[in-house]
Amino acid sequence: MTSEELLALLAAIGHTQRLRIIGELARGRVHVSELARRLGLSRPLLYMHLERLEKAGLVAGTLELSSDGKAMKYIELTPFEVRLNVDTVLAALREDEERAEADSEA
Amino acid sequence: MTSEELLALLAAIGHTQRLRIIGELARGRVHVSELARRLGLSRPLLYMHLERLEKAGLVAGTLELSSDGKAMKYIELTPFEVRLNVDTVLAALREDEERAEADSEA
DNA sequence: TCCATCTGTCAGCCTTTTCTTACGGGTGCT
DNA sequence: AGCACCCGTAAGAAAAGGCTGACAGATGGA
Repeated sequence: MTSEELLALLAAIGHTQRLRIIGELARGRVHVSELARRLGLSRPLLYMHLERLEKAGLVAGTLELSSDGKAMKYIELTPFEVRLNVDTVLAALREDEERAEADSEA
Repeated sequence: MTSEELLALLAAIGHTQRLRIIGELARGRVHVSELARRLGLSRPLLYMHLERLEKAGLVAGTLELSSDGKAMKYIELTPFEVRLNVDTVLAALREDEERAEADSEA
């Protein structure tokens, strides 16, 4: 895990609304509009947060057609597990250097 | 751990410069000016980041007098270990609710 | 046709965070 | 006195992030 990936993860989780989103999604998959209603968020705002969560790999969305023919985007939580300590940070920084070296060789 | 505390921790770690600060401090305690030089940061900027890290409890500073009588502020890393997964998030959200109930009773 | 529901995006505002420049103070050595 | 080093803070610019409101397209049912 590079520091960039680690930062994306930390930034994704590190926000009140996104914490709430994760909390709600832990109860099961929901489609976007319903999720927005439950959390009291505007849909555009929710989209923004979901994009961030998706980029960090914490959440996945699938577009489905409901029985009455309407398009529904269902969001579900991706299991994640990161141990947050000094070693993790050092490992990320080290991996950055290794990538940099690999790039300069190429 | 409340969500507020969790967020403070995530925000504190979740920044490129602060990741580098942690990485450097992992090598041992350093005084502020020296740390700034090593990382190529301006001292005021470093102060800002250290303040954030300190509030989250990741770092501790002690003002000491060096042998030649100059004031030196040494910074050292505080060990930390947080497991970052869905359960941690749920636990934080749950603790928020418990606190809220406790407050409303009082 | 009109209404309710869903999807998605864009422009712009406001707040927070990050960063620089410029100060103030102190010590000891030449 | 002047210089090198240390401490600390304040003001303001710059950038990033969060949020709202308006819009466009699609479906199904009254």
